[in-house]
Amino acid sequence: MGRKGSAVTDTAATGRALPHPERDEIRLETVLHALADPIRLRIFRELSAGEGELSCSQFDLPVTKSTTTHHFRVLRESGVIRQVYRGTAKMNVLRRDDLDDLFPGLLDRLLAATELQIRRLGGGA
Amino acid sequence: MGRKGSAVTDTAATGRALPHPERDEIRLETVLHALADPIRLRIFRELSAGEGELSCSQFDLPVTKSTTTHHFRVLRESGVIRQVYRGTAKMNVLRRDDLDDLFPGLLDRLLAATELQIRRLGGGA
DNA sequence: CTCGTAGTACGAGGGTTATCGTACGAGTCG
DNA sequence: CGACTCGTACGATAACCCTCGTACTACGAG
Repeated sequence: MGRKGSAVTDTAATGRALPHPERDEIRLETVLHALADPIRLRIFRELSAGEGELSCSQFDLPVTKSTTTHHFRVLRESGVIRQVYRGTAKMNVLRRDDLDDLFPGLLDRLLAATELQIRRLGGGA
Repeated sequence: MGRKGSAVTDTAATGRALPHPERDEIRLETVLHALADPIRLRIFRELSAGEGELSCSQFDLPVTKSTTTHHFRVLRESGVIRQVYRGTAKMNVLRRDDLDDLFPGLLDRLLAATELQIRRLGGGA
């Protein structure tokens, strides 16, 4: 789904374009599904902790490169993050504005919940 | 998993017992996964709208009885709802207290988000 | 141009999930 | 007891998802 990639995408830094859902296309179930995975939840958390954009390679995840690609794509296609190519790197940012508009306060509560849970269970599994 | 059902369960009205996770066993990823399904999200919403307990059969879901059983079990095992047998019926309630304690404010934001989304996309798919 | 780095595409394996149908168990009411 | 209702258990199917490895493309640096 989405090989050619036209529609409404980004063409920021370098040429390549990436398909993102429009704000109105974002669905709660899809967002919840995206965040229901430990690795993606971790990406979500680290992404919101760091101020600016983070490249995929800056995350130290316990999976291979291809799996990493997969998870970032799920997050992008669900509307949780926005991805832009910058040279050979791919930068990631949370779509805070869109998500806060669609689901007011949800992101903050979700973030707080992850923090509390880590404090509760430790950073491990 | 959990055929005999001992551990810490309920034995409220009628004899049969149902396995529930302890409060400290509830994990955010699991809760998110449970709510990432349209049918379960709908159950979640209707359950929080109605004040008291609701039996499984009071929900008008577009799936068969066995599938309904499946979804309620996922919700129960993730810690989102509490189920108790009352005669031949099985009553369901949200575990508001536990969830609010573990993930403060999350439920309310989630509920609000579902309402907003319905207003945005209509009650349909 | 050549090499190295960042990330993708594709395909496959293994596990989980959603759905159903049918057969069954537990209570309630007559 | 017998019939009815509510819900379960079991088995089957098809779809999906996470994971990986390998081969590949896109840029940037020397």
